[in-house]
Amino acid sequence: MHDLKFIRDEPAAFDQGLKRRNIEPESAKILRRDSELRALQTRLQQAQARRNEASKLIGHAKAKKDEAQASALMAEVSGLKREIQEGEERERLDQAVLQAILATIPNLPASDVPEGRDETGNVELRRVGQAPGMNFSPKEHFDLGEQLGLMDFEAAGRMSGSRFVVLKGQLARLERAIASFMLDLHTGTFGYQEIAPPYLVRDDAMFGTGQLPKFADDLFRTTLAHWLIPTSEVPLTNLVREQMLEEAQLPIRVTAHTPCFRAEAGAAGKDTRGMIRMHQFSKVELVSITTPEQSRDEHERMTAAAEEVLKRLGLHFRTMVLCAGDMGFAAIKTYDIEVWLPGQKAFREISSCSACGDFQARRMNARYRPADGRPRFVHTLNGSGLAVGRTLVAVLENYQDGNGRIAIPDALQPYMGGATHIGS
RNA sequence: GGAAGAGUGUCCGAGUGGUUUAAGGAACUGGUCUUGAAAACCAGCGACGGGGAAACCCGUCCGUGAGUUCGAAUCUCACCUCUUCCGCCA
Repeated sequence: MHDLKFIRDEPAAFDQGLKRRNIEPESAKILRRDSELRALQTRLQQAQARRNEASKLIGHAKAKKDEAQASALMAEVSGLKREIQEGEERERLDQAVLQAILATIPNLPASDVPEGRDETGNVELRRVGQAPGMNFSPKEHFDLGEQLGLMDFEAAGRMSGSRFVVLKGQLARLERAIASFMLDLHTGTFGYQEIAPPYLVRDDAMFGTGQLPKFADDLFRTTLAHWLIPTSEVPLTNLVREQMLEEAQLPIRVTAHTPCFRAEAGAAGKDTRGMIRMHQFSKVELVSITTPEQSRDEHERMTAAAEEVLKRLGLHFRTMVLCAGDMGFAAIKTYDIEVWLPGQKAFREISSCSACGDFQARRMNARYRPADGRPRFVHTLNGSGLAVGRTLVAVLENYQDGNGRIAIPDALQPYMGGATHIGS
């Protein structure tokens, strides 16, 4: 949610930011509604002030038994009543319309975000590690998993349809191992607090992080009108909704391993084979709540925490900064981490770390009290640390030995009961 | 799912139709005192919005929304959330 004051003060900068996101200018329309609304508010408030004053005088007149004075005032206030009621109703209406417009406008890109209309404009920042040398033709993860007899898309299809998978045996355990390893790293090394949050949330929570009102089609909804979380960014970030935090509490760093549910509307035909794009997948999420001054450094720190997972797993990756046209709704700046998949012969996104400024905090009304001064909105950041399913895919493809076996990375062996390989 | 109770500012909490301008306390900030700290005392201190160069003025907000009234934290209705009890249940 944008700050109206900013749009008033910097309409050109606002529209310029939207333009970088391929969106038409909005400031003129917004400011026209805003000034109409404020003019209405001023008129309404003058009427209210007079009503309040007269009502008080009625009380005094009655106390003095001056009935003539009292009834004269009552007649006056009675006349104001209609005007005030109509004014209040219009104010509510206009306010709601303005809020609805603001609610669908995405955040503005930071000044150091590169220009670009789509993913072709993203810029590679660094590459770490190297692709494993293989003297055989690497297979894709679904072939490996199915050959092991431990990855079953057919069984999942029979009970749930497409874009679901059943993992079995050592692959089911590998998913659990990857998640545990990630959580232990983030809680142990990077100081995140582990959270076990709800997977079902209300409208307000989805609005807070920006999934609603625009992206309802991407979400699953229960018959009781809860939404299934598409990422634990939603419950983790909403942990501070409607809260007044103390500055000394910040930064707050939380992490959770949860399933994520996505309708994948509009993704027909993309990544239809394998585990890359599922209706249900597992992810370890990182969320930080910071002061405005802390958020830039925190963004780098969070991205480094996500990268550390890949380093410890010995996986080759590159880190991209997304261009303005390719960023998500709430982000002011996003780093994507892409892991090398030898079977696909491509880098694929495995983490996305976004700084959101105070955009989500406004929607959630999450504030903090500076040591000295008036309340301010917090800054929020979220990042995958990492997508567990895609990490499993990466392990399979990078650690295949050409004979159908998968080596288990050293860092995961303790979580696999000491096993060094999957398959015989 | 059923019944009863509750929801007031950063927190606790008083307040059943008109000087409530939301009492009082805590926390916090500044000061006095003190070798220093604590305690005590004094002073300041809600959020959001509108107007104004500023001092300051005005409005809204007592879970949310709608109503009654000249006037609502206070009365009415609906909804939400929490607590307790009952039911069901891993």
